[in-house]
Amino acid sequence: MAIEHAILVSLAERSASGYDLARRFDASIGHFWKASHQQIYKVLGRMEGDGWVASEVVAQDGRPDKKVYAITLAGREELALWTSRPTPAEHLRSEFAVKIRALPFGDPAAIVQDVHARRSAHLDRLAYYEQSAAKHYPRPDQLDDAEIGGWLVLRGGLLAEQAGIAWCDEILQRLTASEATER
Amino acid sequence: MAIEHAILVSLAERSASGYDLARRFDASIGHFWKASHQQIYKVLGRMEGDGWVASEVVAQDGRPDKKVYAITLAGREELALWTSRPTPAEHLRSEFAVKIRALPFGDPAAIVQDVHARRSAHLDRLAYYEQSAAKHYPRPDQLDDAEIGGWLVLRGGLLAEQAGIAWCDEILQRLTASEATER
DNA sequence: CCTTGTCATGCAATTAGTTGCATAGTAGAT
DNA sequence: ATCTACTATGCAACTAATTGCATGACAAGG
Repeated sequence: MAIEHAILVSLAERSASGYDLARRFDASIGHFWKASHQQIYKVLGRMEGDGWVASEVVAQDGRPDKKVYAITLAGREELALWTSRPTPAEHLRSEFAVKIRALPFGDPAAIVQDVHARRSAHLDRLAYYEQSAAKHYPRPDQLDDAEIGGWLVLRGGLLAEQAGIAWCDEILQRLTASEATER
Repeated sequence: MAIEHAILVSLAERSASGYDLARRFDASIGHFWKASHQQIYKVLGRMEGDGWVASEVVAQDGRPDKKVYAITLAGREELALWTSRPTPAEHLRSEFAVKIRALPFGDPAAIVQDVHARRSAHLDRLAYYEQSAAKHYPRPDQLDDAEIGGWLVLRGGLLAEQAGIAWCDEILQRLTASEATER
């Protein structure tokens, strides 16, 4: 019970087709909640049955028809109700952390490579967030109510990426230090 | 294909029953990979079929028998092989972030409460990590190879919790500031 | 002309994970 | 006496999510 709410938020911000949503879940919202297009289409169907969203087929020229979904009043009510319920504790699921813990039983050189790859992925996302912040929120000290949520989520992403980079640096420092000693 | 590896790491560190593993997945390893006992028992059965682990029934007095699992040679090989494969990009799934983004469509007071709750959960885990670090790694500048993985994962947890607290503080600052203005 | 990429929607099969239930003995508290 | 909590293992039913496949039109590059 959560992808529904991510979709509701996205549709509350702006109506969209399943395809549009899939792209949003590849980018902005997708940095905090991933979903494949198959999953989105399936859940949209269920949500329409529940009356949370309504669809309208829109013909396009030079492109296939699309089904544009909009949030309904019932959908908005559900969304508000959801925000009023406490968020259940979320549990990380970090394969990377498990792999770091597996250091004594594995291939240190390969793991170091992995850390480098992860570090550069963090850097990429950090750059993306910074660009996104500069573009969409040029005046963070003067945000209106509609913008505050998006801004704060971006800030969270930024802080998380910075922490991730710091962790990678610490790992690399440890691992390359011991490597140097071994020689 | 990942809970298997978390179990393999845990068993490589020390043999254990399903029950023991479930408790580990409630604490140490569980901070980075959660698993219920039902799932653990199911996966252990499959892993035994694959020859990655072997079990032995141990009778106890005053307590039910237990099935102690140990990692096999094949299991160690699989574990090493896994560390040599690159880790697929992991995607967060933060219901909390979605809820923050839902701020303009929801109940701000309830969300503020949620942020407070999350902040104190972060503080609790931070305290746990700090205690754990002091207890198990009193000399972080003199770690041997077997300890390095556990230490680095703890460090990652610490950094993540600190970043989480900083985020909560930023959110609360924003939200309580706007609340003050409204009056 | 042919390939690759984008737009657009979806089904089917499988795997992963959650929820609920069942059993059974011991220990400690009320 | 009774209730709660801990140790210990597991099945069954369900829901969520992934993987693989299918279709079809248009646009751009080689």
